[in-house]
Amino acid sequence: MNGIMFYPLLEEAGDFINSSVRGKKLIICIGLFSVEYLGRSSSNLGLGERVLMVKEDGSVLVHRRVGYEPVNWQPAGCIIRCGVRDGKLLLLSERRRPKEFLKVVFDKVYLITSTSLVDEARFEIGPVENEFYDLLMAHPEYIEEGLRIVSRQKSMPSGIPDFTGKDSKGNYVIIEVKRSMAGVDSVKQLDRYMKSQRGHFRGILCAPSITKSALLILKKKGYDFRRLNLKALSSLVAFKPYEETLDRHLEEGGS
Amino acid sequence: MNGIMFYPLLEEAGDFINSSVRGKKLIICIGLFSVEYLGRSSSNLGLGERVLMVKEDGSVLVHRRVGYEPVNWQPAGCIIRCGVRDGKLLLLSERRRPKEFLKVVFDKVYLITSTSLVDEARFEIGPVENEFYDLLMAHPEYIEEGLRIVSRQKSMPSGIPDFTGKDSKGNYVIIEVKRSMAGVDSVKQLDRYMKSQRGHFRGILCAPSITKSALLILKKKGYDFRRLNLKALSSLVAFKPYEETLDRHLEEGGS
DNA sequence: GCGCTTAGCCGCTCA
DNA sequence: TGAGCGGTTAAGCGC
Repeated sequence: MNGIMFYPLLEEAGDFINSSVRGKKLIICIGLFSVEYLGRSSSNLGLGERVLMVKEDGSVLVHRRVGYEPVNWQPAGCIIRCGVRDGKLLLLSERRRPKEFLKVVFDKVYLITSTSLVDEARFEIGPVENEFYDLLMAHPEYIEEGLRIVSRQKSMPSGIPDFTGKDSKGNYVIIEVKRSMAGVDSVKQLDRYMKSQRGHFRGILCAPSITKSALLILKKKGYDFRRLNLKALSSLVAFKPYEETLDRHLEEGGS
Repeated sequence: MNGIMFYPLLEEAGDFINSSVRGKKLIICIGLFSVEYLGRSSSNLGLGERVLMVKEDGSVLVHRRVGYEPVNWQPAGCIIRCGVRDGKLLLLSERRRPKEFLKVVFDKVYLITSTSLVDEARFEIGPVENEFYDLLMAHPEYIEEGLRIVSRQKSMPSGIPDFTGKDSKGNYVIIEVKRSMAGVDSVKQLDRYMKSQRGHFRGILCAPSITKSALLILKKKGYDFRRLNLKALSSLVAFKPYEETLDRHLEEGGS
């Protein structure tokens, strides 16, 4: 049921949670509780005041006073069981694969609320991976003049390189693209692809920047680095009107 | 201020948020709003009912009906500004480095609450102290194949190493175990034990990881480092108690 | 501050 | 179902 309770008895809170879970509601609960986790790892969090969130898909979040990340959690798809035992309110969340358990033991519930959220909006995310590769696919000159893309995301025994192509001199090339600074593992990734090839190939690592150590290894292995101009690339996509809105509001400020 | 409001006017909600931010409270708000993000990437989420959480460290989370992950967020350290503009309640979160903005635009606020959570508990990850040593005692192969534990020092008073044992070649070994990354002083500790011994002993430092400088000294002194797989160790913890609790609960309890 | 490594990473895609 | 891989990864640590 949609609703809210303040300082409920633990039995009341338990009933509330169970009917909310059955009713596919989002539950938010502020209380005094401890948390145990057992699964791929294990953890123990003693008594303290925190926020518990349980969603209709079975995901569970335990948030402490600070920090972006939940201290304990369970991803979507878990089975929630709840009830009073030995004078404490117990909430158990079981994940099937991998087998994992989260146990929340309430001493006190200060506030508990459940709601049905109506939210049909589509989440639009800006120049994402795919869009980004579309651009490079359409404009290989941003990687190297005269380059022609032959394949994209082609599966190889050693993984999946972003592109294969042919350069202006007719050499076959393998291209690994990073949207942010390339590190040592980017080079390793490229190297894996290269090693699994027979015949002459050029290797190109393409990113806005590269760490010193990565560049060192790259050079030693005889591969090339191509600096990617993200700004120039973005200018190829349509301007996002909401950036304007945000800027305007930031200028005018709030308080 | 600690408190809660139902269906407040946007102005009231704005004031509430501002004083809560100043008072270092955790804010939870359920409402009808849209979200824009601009920074390393950009995103747009149209109008819908969601949960907003703002923590005292400036972290911001926007949660939709489903999913473990927040649809939008801002990590700790952001500056929160809030106020009414053009009949909407705006909440802006600004991150300095990298420069990122999150804008929440409320059409309606259904519920808003702020609390000061008292939570001093320490978060223990991995097997708890005793369990941890029990596990290693029972599974010395996690330290080294063929190792046999001879003695164990449970409590911490120094002067006595965590374990002594005999390796597969019949060498006596002194083992210093750390539950977290080993540092220079871990090596020093092992070294003290070693120096207090007469006769031939091998020294093993056993930890999930080790700092470079510590490894350097360790090698120079001729001791060995053994990487501890905490994850694998955790999985050795008996699942029985949990499953029992869960089963018992399912049979007798809640719903 | 930057660069590197890890994470109960999560979640997506595709063989 | 598993492997590979991106992410507004975040967060921690060494340098």
